[in-house]
Amino acid sequence: MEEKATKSLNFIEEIVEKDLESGKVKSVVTRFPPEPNGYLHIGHAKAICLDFGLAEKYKGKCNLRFDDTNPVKEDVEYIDSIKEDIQWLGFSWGDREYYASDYFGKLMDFAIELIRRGLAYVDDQTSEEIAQQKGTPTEAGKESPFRNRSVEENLDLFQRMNAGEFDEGCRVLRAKIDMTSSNMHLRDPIIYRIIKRSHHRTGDKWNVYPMYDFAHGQSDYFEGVTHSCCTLEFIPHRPLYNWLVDQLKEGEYRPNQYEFNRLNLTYTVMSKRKLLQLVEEKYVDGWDDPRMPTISGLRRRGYTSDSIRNFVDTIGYTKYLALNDFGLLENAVREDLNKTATRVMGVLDPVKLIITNYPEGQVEELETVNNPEKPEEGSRNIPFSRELYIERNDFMEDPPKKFFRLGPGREVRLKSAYIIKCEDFKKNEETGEIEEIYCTYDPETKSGSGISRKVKGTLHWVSSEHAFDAEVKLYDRLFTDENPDGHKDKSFLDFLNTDSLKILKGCKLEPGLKDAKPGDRFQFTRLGYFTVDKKDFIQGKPVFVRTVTLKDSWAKLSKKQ
RNA sequence: UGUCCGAUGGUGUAAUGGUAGCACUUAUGAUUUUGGUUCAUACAGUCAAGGUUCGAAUCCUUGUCGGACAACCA
Repeated sequence: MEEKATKSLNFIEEIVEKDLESGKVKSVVTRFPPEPNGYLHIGHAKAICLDFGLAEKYKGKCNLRFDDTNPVKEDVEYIDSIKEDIQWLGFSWGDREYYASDYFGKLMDFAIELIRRGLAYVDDQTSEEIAQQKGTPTEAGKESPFRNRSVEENLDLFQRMNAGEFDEGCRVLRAKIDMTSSNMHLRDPIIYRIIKRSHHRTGDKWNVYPMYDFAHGQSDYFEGVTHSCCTLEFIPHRPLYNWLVDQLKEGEYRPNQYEFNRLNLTYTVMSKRKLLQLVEEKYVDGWDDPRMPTISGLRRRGYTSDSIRNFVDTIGYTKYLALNDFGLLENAVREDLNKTATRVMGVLDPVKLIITNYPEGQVEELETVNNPEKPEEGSRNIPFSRELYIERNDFMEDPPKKFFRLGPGREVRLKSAYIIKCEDFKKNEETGEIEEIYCTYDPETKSGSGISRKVKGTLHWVSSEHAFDAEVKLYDRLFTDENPDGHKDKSFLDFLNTDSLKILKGCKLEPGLKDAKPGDRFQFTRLGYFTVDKKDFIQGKPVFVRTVTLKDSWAKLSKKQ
């Protein structure tokens, strides 16, 4: 029997296993808590894989909980996209779709209880005054003049805040903790503020809304969450999280917060605010633009959910900052698509090639393998004729030694067809453009005939009469800098790649591709992986999006020279 | 001049006091009707200095460097 190499655990899995073994928790409950104020990006995918993955691995549960405590920023339109993305990644929250707003009543009760215990007070100051008293990371804060109001007055004021008697910004409810704490979050944090805005779920029921810190840990507690995972920047919030849970909890049970490093990728930005800016200022074509690092963008680009999950799996979870190479993600999708994508032929930059000794009007159906990695997927026929298209850069008038393609007097194989020899070509003397290439073919060397000889190169091609014209979109990275966010004096927008989308028209594709459907994925032989764009799809007129190129050692070689 | 978190090849991660390993990248070669895939080989790392120990990437001390924290955002 073969022993399976056990993959080492990440530090959170270790904690979970320890807690399970010691009996500290009976079963794992996690939660994924998106704020419905934007689309999910691949950084969220990392969190989703952890939260849902933990539940899956240890046979626990993961709740989906929308963190909807701020009606100013949030919108229902985002809720559907978030759910779609999680499902597409292959995870399920069952019937546990929750909202922080489900707990507004309980949170209000808890706030009132804190006031009664003298642990919360209403502050009448402006946000500027409060900010000033807050101190700085190196200087202690000062106590608010309203800090020691009577319980009765606090109760009355808070109730009137919620009744709508005061304008936004006039008063807040603060927890009474410690203005001299070295942790800024413990300096009497604001826990409720007045917002007179309709909430997508609770309508106009409330005039006050809890802050994140006052909602998150308590929601975890209400749901019986055991392991509450978030990113590193919440480390300083943990003492507040614990303080609040301590005030709230009745028995032994408590949720615990653990922090892991967020995902950063080279050549992109990952903050929702910046992604929103790219969308609103129309630098991209929407949240699902194939250049965006959003889940919907990657999906439209042709990424598979498996490739994203594999990628997340390889980058891991640690406690220190990382900037992951975008190439790693590309590698993950190549690895997946190499196994699954049907090989087809398409010529993106066509030049006509005429086989002078091939009978005019003759058409042959040639057999070609669908996927050499999966022989069980069989083969199909493609038409071959006297006039073909090949890729313009597969011909050179005066090729260097290491160019294994077509040039005067040179022989190459046409994939799944014949060996051809270049006899002549026609060049436009004014523009220098090659207009036609003339070849002869060797009928003996038909693919599969068993008769062949060594030729250096194999080219892809399509029959000109049978090809259909299509539009192909080539996307490149959105930014020219590895870390567009990492410059003090410059905005990430200064590094926008102005050449990140090329639209090719009149590409010549093999006839079967005419029926391709949105979401179909192919490998265009020798070029890369392509998918059919979902957006504005018209039956019979598919537009192809390049997911990623194939690795290209020739491009590397020729660049070096 | 605060508090907290962290530091392992170019990048991302393992090793939980006992042989520093893996993936990607890079380089070279083999196979190949995709300059793809696959396979083989090579390059390359424990932030620094002390200490504890038979033995330290791991524990302790000090330093260095990086990051987070001063929204009525999450």
